[in-house]
Amino acid sequence: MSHQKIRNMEEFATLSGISRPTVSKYFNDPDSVRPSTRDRIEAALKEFDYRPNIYAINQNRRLTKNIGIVVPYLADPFFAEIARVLERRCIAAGFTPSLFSSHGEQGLENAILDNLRSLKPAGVLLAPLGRASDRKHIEDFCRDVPTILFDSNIEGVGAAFVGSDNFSFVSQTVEYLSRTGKVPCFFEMKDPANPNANKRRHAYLEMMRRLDLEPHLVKIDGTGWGFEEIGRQGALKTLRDGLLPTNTVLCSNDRLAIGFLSACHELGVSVGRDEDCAIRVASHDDHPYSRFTCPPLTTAAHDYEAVADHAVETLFQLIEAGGKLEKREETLFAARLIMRGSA
Amino acid sequence: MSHQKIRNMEEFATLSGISRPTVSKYFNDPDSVRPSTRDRIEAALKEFDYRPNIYAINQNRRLTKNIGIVVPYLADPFFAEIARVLERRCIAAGFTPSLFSSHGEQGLENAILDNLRSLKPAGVLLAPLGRASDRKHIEDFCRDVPTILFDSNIEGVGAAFVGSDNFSFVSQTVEYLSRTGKVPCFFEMKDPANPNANKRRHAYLEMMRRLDLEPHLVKIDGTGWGFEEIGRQGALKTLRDGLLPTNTVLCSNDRLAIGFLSACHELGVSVGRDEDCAIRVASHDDHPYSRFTCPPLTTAAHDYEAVADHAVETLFQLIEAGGKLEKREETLFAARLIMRGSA
DNA sequence: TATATTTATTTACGCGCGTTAAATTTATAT
DNA sequence: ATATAAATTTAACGCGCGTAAATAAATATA
Repeated sequence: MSHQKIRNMEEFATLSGISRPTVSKYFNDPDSVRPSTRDRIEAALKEFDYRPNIYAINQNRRLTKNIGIVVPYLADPFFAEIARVLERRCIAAGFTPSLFSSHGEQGLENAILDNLRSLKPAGVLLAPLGRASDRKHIEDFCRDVPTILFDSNIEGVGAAFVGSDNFSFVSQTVEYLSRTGKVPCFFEMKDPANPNANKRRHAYLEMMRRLDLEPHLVKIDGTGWGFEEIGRQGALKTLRDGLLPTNTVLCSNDRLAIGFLSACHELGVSVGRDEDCAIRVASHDDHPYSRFTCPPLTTAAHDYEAVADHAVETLFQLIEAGGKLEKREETLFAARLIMRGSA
Repeated sequence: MSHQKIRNMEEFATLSGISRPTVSKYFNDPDSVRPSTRDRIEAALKEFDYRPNIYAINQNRRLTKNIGIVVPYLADPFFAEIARVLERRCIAAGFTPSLFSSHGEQGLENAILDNLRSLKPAGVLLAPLGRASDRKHIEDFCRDVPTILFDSNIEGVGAAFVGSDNFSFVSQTVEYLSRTGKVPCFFEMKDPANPNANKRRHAYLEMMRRLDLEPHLVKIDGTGWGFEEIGRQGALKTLRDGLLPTNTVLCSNDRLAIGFLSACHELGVSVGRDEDCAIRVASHDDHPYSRFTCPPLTTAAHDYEAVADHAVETLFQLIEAGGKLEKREETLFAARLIMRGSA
């Protein structure tokens, strides 16, 4: 490998003995040039280590190879995990993903979208904040940039939505809990930021109706994204004041449940499905840590891979279709019940 | 706000009644133009919503306003948290941070650095994989791009290193544990990927020597970044085989400890500092979840803010100094002992 | 071998902005 | 009012590459 510095494509083209437009063509699609010239270019590449200037490329291409991935809160392992899978899929397809976290703030979400606009991405995978989102701002963005929504749906916004089927989650946990023990109450935040939370509450109520059981909602205070602490505080209050209507608690999500379990331990309340345990706790999401709580958390698992795959696939279709899909489809994936020690 | 589409700076300059070079100057530094012209430009900005093309800007600037942030594993809340703080600092300073995760893979770390090169970043904040890193590749990168290493040090690589003082972590936990109970053994992975792990082991041995106590290392199998599961498996084996030399366990890091606690629960081993508990478990990092384990984890906390602040500050100095610092400094921040229920 | 077809080269322009030098205007000081 | 400094305008070039049209060369087909 010669360590000669190469300034631009012109220089590289000269050194490889090929004209610049042909070299340019090669970088856009190596298969678009004759095998013999491809070989010559690649031989030169090995020798001179040249890489086209990204900015010059993107300035002139109407469409970049960038893909934006936006999640509401990256410090939440759930989003970190799904972002990880999305990134890999994009890279495998030859795109360059850029990952952004809104950190739970509307202002940042808007700023990220503004920034993303000028990155001229081929497409964007957006998990909005939810209730805290600036709907109009996101609508405007989606009009200009091909965008697939995931995790949190915003009705009518974006070219498609890919997420999990909240009813599938809740119906399985409710069915399991009520079949194997006392009636579950539903433990949730009073003002959930995430629309999935509302869907889960409705699913709980609907399931209880179908099973002809009396529903109980336990709504706790708290705002922001510190769900574990919110769950813990809520559980402390609920348990201390004896507000729990039954011995079975179904948490809206695993992070609340983690806090709930912490509170139980603090108060000496035994959790589990054994006879001698005081209460059972189950939840939803299969958060990466739910397997390591004490006791391990019974939960309904997302099909991470399926959601990620389908979101990316849909985005690629959208890109190939030039930014418009015939119809805005909403795809929901079913949950898988995971039975562990907590319920 | 007029919804007229503006193609370029020329057009915007005409509309605002200012010449293009002056407008260009404004965008590079609003304070570099006369207040009256600044007002006119900003009035036009409100009306026409124009934003300069990032790619055209970056193509022509020798130095971009980009900053790369690379962490080894973003699904680890520890890195997610520190990345969050770093991002905010960069944004506040007028830079555009791009976040990348190596996902624990050398290949990806290298690929990220290659990509970063063509982004022409003003500087990079890099937390390397550690042992799994391709030292030469990182060295090459650091020669071309102003880079500050954080979290994991690689001797002599990068313009500076900012991290936590492992001796401070371990000395505090060891001192506390041995003062309040039995001698702690040190629970760690056999082949830790992270250099901090080695430093912690040495610190443990050194502290035990100073206190004139007999050290015990418990080394467990496992590779990869699934530390909780590794810790759990290791703990199961250790506990079942009765290999624990004392009733006090000091884990190398919180994620291992989370797995350890999970194993204890599984085996019915009570954990805590009370008389009637079978063992005590302490650890290092103050992982975001360590407060919610059962029992809550006694640990030594990173000064996240200080590390992040100093890393960013050093990077800015480096950038202003034109990419070279007089001397490669290594700055370490002390830990803060956090006593909770587990020990 | 002659013709058709594919692929490469040459030439030239455009993208949107940074930047500079010289000319000009405007603001500040005397 | 005048001199001086500061800011702006004009004009022009360059950055590195995409892309298009015309031409030339290589390959395939008859």
